[in-house]
Amino acid sequence: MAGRATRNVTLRDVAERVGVTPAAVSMALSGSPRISASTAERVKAAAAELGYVPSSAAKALRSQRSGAIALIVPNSTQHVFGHSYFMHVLTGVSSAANERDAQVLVSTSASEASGLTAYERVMRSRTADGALVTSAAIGDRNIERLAASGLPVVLLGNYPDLPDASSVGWDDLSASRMVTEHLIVDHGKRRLLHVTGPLDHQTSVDRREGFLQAVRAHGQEIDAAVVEGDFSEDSGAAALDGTSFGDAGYDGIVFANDDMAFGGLQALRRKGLRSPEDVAIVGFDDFGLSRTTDPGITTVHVPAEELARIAAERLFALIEHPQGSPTRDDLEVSLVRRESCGCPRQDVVLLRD
Amino acid sequence: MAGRATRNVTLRDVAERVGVTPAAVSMALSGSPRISASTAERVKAAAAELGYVPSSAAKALRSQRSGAIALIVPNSTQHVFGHSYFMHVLTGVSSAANERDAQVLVSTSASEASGLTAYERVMRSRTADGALVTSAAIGDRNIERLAASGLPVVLLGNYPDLPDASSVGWDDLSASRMVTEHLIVDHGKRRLLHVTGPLDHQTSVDRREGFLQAVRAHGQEIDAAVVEGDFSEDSGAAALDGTSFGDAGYDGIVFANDDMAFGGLQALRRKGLRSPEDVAIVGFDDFGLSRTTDPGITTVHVPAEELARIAAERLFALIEHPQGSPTRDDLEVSLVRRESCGCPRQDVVLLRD
DNA sequence: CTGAAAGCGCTTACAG
DNA sequence: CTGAAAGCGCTTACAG
Repeated sequence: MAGRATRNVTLRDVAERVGVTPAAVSMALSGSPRISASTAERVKAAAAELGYVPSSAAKALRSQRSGAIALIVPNSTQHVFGHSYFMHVLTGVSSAANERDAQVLVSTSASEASGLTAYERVMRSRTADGALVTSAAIGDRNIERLAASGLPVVLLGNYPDLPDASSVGWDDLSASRMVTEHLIVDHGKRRLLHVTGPLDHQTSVDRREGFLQAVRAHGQEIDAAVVEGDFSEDSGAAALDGTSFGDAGYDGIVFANDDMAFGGLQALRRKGLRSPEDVAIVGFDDFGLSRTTDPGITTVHVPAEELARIAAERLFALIEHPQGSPTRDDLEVSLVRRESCGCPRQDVVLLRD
Repeated sequence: MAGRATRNVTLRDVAERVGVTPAAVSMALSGSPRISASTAERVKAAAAELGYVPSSAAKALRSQRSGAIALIVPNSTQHVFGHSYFMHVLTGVSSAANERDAQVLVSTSASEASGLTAYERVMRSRTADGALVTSAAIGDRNIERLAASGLPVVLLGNYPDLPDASSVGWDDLSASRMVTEHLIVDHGKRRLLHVTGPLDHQTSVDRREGFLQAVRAHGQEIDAAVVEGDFSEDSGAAALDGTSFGDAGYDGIVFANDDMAFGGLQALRRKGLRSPEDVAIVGFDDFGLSRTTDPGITTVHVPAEELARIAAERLFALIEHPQGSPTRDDLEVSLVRRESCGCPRQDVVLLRD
C-alpha cells in the first residue's frame, strides 16, 4: 500500500524511454501497421515497465468519444420499479458494456426535490456517448429533450407516444391477458379484481388493458373490477381494504406486479382468507419475491436482464451509426405457475410423516 | 425527436457571441469575481441561448480530475453478496455522489473468465478519481495493486490484513454472537448448527467466530457444529442434507445470511419439520427476503445503504486530501425479531374467524 | 513510408 | 485589474 501520488506516466515518457515520438508510441500501442514489429515490441515493454495508463480524458477529448454509456434512472422509477428490476437491468447493461470495454455510468435523480434530475446530469456532463432510459413515465418530456440534445438514446419499455425512439420491451398487454385467462379458463374464476400499477406508466396501462380484454372475451360470465395501486407492497394490501371477499366477493385477483401480490397475500391472511383456496391470486415480474412467499405466487416471468443487454447493444449500434433508423425489439415473456393460482406445487412437500 | 447531430457548442462560440475571450466566458460561468456582473449576465444568457454544455473531457484533462468515482464489484461478489446488498450499496453511493455532482461508474468483471477484471477496468481507464470496493475476498491482491496505483480507495467491509486502507463496516462478530445468544438465552436452544458463508470472505469468518464465541460462553450446556455454505439459497438447503434433526438433532440453526436461511427453511419443510416449533432458525442481513417468508426470519439488520454513503463521503474526502490518514467507520446493526426464532409474530394475524 | 504539428475544449498561471 | 498564451495528453491529418 505504498501509493504515494506520482505524476502520471504519459505517452511522452514512454516515447523518451524508447527514443521515438509520442505519435509513434500511440500508433505502436494501437497496433498500427506503420510501426515495425520490433519497435512496437520495445514500446510495449517500456509502457509496461513504466506502468503507462492512457488518459481517458485526453483520449475522449481528442476522439470526441468517451467510451461510456449512461443508464438513466428517473427519480420516481427507482421507487416505482424496485430494486430487483433495476439490478437485472444493471447486470444486463454491464455485461454488454464489458464486451465492448465501455464504461457504465449510473445516473439517478437526487432523492430530494432539489438537485438535478438524472437526465440533466447526463446531458450537462456530456460524459456519455449515449443513454439508456429505464421505464420513464408516460409523457416524460425529458426523453424528448434528451434525444433532441443529439445524444443517442434507447428506451427500456414501451413508449407509443415516442414512435421515433429506439426501444426494447415486451408485450405487457398480451401477457396480462394470458395470466388473467389462466385464472378464468384453467381455474374457473368468475369474479375478478385487478390491482393496477401507477397509471402514469405505460406498463400499468397495458397490463390493465390486458386484464380487461381477457374479461371481455369471457364477458357474459365474468364480474370484474379494477382498483388503482402503485406497485408497492402496501398498495397491494390497501387495494383490498373495504373490498368484500369470500362468498360474496372476488375469487381471483390479478396484481400488476409481484410486490403488490405479496402485500395482497398478507392482507388476505389478515382477513382470515387463504390463497389459493378462498382467493386465487397472480402477480407479474418474477424477480425473486414471488418464489419465496408461501404460497408461491403465480406470475409472468419477464426477461429484464436480456431487455437491458439488448438495449445496450442497440445503443452501441446507434452510437456507431447515429443516422440509423430507430429499432424496436420485442421479447418473450412466460407464465410461471406456482401455488397462489390453485396450480399444484411444483416441488414436492412432505409434511411431517 | 429532431436531434440531428450538430457540432458541439464550445466556450469559443459563447465568447464570440458575447464579444469576449473564451477565458472570460470560463470565468464568468464559474462565477469568478474577475468578471463584472453585467458581463457575467450576458455570458450566461448567451450560453443558455446556444445550449452550451461544458465538455467533461476537456475539463477533466485540464483539471486532472474526472469528477467521477468508481464502484468496483469483483466478479465473485456479484454472486456472493447478491442483488439486494448491491442495490443498497448503489443507492448509498449515488446519493452521496449526487450531493457533490459527481458521476458514479459501476465496474464489474466480465462474467466469463476472459476479459478484464473490475479492478483493471478502473485502473486502466483512469476515468475515476477514486474507487470504492465492495466486499472483496480475503487476500485479494487487486486491492493493494489498486491502492498502489495511486488511486484513492475506500473499502466496504472489514479487511484486517489491510490496516492502512480506509474502510467502513460493522462488527459482524459481535452481531453474530448477539443473534446466537438470542437463541441460547431467550429461546433456550441447546443444540446449535451454524451454516457459514464462503470462508474466503472476512464477513463469513467473523460471523462464524461470533457464533463460536456465543457457544463457548455457554460451553457446558451447548452442543454446536459448523457447516460451510456459500451464501446461496441452495447451499443453505444443502447444509441440512445428511444432518440429523428433530428429537436427536439440532434445535436451532444460525445461518450466516438470509438467503441460506430461506433455503434451510424450505429444506426443513421438505423433511417434515416446522420452524420455529421443531427447529428455530435465524439469518443475517435483512435486505428484504427475511420479511417475506413464512415464518418471517429473525435476522440481523445491516445498514448497507448507510455503509455505502459513508464510504463514498470518505472517498471524496480522500480525493480532496490524498495525504490524509486512513479512516475507519463502524456502523451499528440491530436484531430484528420475527417468528422463525420462536418470538411472537409482530403483525397481528387473525386466522379465519 | 515517416516525422512532427495541429488541435480536441477547457482553465489557470503569466505577462502586461 | 485584464488579456491572451500555454498546456493538460492524446490521435490523426498533413507535410516531407
